[in-house]
Amino acid sequence: MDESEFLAGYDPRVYPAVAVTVDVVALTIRGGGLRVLLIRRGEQPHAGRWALPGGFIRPGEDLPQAAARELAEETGLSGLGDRVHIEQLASYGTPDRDPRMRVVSISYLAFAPDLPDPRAGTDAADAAWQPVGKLPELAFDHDRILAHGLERARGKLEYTPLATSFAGETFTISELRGVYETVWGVPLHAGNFHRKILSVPGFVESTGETTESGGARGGPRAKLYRAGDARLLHPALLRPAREEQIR
Amino acid sequence: MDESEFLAGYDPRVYPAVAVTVDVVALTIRGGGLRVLLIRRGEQPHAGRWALPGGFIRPGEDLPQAAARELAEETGLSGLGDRVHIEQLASYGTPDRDPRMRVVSISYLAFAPDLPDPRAGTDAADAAWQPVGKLPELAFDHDRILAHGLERARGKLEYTPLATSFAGETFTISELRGVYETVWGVPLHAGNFHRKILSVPGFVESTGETTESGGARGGPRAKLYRAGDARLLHPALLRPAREEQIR
DNA sequence: TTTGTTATTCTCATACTGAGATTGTCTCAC
DNA sequence: GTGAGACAATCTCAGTATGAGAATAACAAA
Repeated sequence: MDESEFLAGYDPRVYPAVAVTVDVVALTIRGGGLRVLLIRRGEQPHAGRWALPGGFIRPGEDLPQAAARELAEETGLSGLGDRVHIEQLASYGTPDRDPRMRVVSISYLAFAPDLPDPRAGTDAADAAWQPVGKLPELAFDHDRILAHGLERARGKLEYTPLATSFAGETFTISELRGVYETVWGVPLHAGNFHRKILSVPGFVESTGETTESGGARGGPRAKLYRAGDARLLHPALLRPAREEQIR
Repeated sequence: MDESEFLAGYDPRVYPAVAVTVDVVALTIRGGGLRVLLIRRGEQPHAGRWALPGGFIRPGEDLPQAAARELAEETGLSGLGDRVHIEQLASYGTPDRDPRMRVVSISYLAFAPDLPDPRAGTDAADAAWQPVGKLPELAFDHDRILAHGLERARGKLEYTPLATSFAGETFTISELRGVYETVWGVPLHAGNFHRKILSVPGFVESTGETTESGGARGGPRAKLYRAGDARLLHPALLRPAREEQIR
C-alpha cells in the first residue's frame, strides 16, 4: 500500500490518531562539563521526572522551526538563532513509547555556547542545564535519545567545525581543546592539538588579539581566534581509536 | 508547552490530523551503475510520476518494521532481512509537502545486493530499479530525500563496511572497488585500494577460494573474500577531498 | 602464439600522527 | 620582589598512512 492509496482510503475513525512531537537535545559546556537542557515534568505520566524539552508540532509549522521554538520557549531566551546550531537527530516511533497514544518524535540536536540559566516554561516544573553522566533516568525514551545525541555530537566534532559552536565569539586554542576533551571525555595532547587546528584550512582564523591576561594559574597570554569558513574539516580530527567501537 | 501538557489538552477537532509515513531509499548496484527502487504512482496527486516506495505506518508497528514491510511489499520479495541493511535516514515534515494533508515522513535508507526485478505492488502502476542520475523529477519532495540518501550512502562507505552490503556473499577486491567507484563516482587506484582494504582490520576475511576463471577480458583469477566482523573502518577509507565540499 | 587485461605486490616520496621536549610568558604564594 | 609552577606555542623524531607509478604474473580472446 503506498502513501496515496492509504490516504485516499484513510479514515481517522479506523486508525487511531498519531501525534508528532519534536524533542530537543540541547548541549552546552558549563562548569567544566558537558550539560544538557532538561525540564522537569509537572504532569503525568512521568510527573516529576526530568525530560528533554519538546512538544507537539503546530499546524503550518516546519519541523526545524518547531524545534527552535521549543528550545527558545524552554530556555526563556530569544534571538538564539545565530548563536545556536541546530540539526535533525533522528525519529522515534516505537508504539508504546508514550503510554497515552501513538507519538512519533522527531529529535533535534542543538549546540550552544554557555547561555544564561533557563527559566522554566509556563508548563514545566523546572528547567536546568544538567551535567550529562550521572543523570537520573529520564522520562519516556529520552535516555536513548540523549545517548544518541551525545554520540552524534562526539562524531560531528571529528569532521565538522561544530566545536566552535560551544565556544564564544572568540576563543583560544586551549579553550577549543577543552571543548573536545569535554565532549569526547579524553585528554588530548596540547601540542599536537595546536598543530592540528592551525593546519586544517578554514577551521579557525586569527583575530590578531590575545587574551587580556594569562591563565588563572599562570602561563602567557593566548592568541584569540574566531570560527573560520570551513564547513568540513579536512583532514578530520579523529578521536583516539577505541577498539570496542570497531568490532 | 511540553508534550504532556499539549496532549492533555489536545483536541483532534481543533488541530488537523497528522499522517506519518515511511519512505524508503533502497539502493543497489546493477548494470554497472547505482540504482534506486522506485514505484510509479497510479493515483493523484502526482499520478504517473515515479516516487520512493513508502506508506502509512500501521498501529502497533514500529518504524523500522514499517520500512522493512514497505520494502518487501514493493520489491515483491520476502526474506530480505539478512541480505539488506536498513537504517533510518531523516524525517521530512514541511507543512505543504503533500497537498492533501499534513504528512510527516520518516525516511529509511537500504543497501541491497543485486536483487531480482521488483513486482509492482497491488497499488503501484510499476516498480523498477532505476539508475540514479538522469532521473525524471520525482513525486512530492522525494528528489530531496533521494539526494540526502545518496549523500549519506557515500559518506557511510567511508567509515563503515557497508560497501559489502552491495556485494554478494563472497566477492573480490575488484568487485568491492567497483562498489566504491560506482557510489562515489570516481575512479580509484587499484593497487592502493587493494592495500588499504587488506590493511583495515575486520573489513574482509579471506575465504581461501578464488574465482572460477579470470575476468571477462582477461587477468588472473581473483581471491574471494567475505565481509569481516568490523562495524567501523579504522582508519577510514576517505574519498578524494573535494574542495567545494569543505567551504 | 600474441596481445591486452587484470590481480596482486612493491617502491618511494610525501603527509599525518603520537609522544616528548623546549622556550618564554604569566600568575600566585612567599 | 623573587621563585615555583602553569601554560601557550613551537619543534623534533619516529612510526604510520597515502598517492602515484611500476613490476610481475595469470588469464581471455584474437
